[in-house]
Amino acid sequence: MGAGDNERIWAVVCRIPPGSVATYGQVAREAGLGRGARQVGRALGALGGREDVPWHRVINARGRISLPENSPGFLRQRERLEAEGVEFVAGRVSLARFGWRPSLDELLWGPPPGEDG
DNA sequence: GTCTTGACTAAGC
DNA sequence: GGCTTAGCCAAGA
Repeated sequence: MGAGDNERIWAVVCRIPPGSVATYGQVAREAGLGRGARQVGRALGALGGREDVPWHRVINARGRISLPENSPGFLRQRERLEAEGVEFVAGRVSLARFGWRPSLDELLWGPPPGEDG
C-alpha cells in the first residue's frame, strides 16, 4: 500500500457522474479496497480542498454527509450537490434516487472505451 | 510495536 | 430516524 491507493480512490471519485452520489464503501470497492471505506474518507481529506476531485459526491451509507455541520466542507459539499440537482431531505440524500450506478452508467453513457483510448 | 482516533458499515433495539 | 455494539483498516502519538 502507499500513496498510490489514494490516487486510485480519487480516480474512482472522478468516475462519479454529476447529479449522483456514491458511498465511501462503494468507492472503496470500486477502488479495490473492499473494506477500505475509512481509507476513502482519509483520501478525500488528503485532497486538502482541491477541486481536482469531486469529493463532494461521496457520502456515507446513510445518505448523510459525515462532515460536521459547523464544518466549511459540509456546506460546500451540500451546496455543490444541490447545484448538480441532488435534493436534500432532512439533511439526507436519497441513495435510491441519486445513488451512483456504475453498471447503469454504462447502459446510459455506453461501454467504456478503455484506458488506451 | 501498542494504544487511540477517525470524512465507515452492518445489525439490533 | 436515532443510538449502541461489533468489525474493519490506516495514520498518528
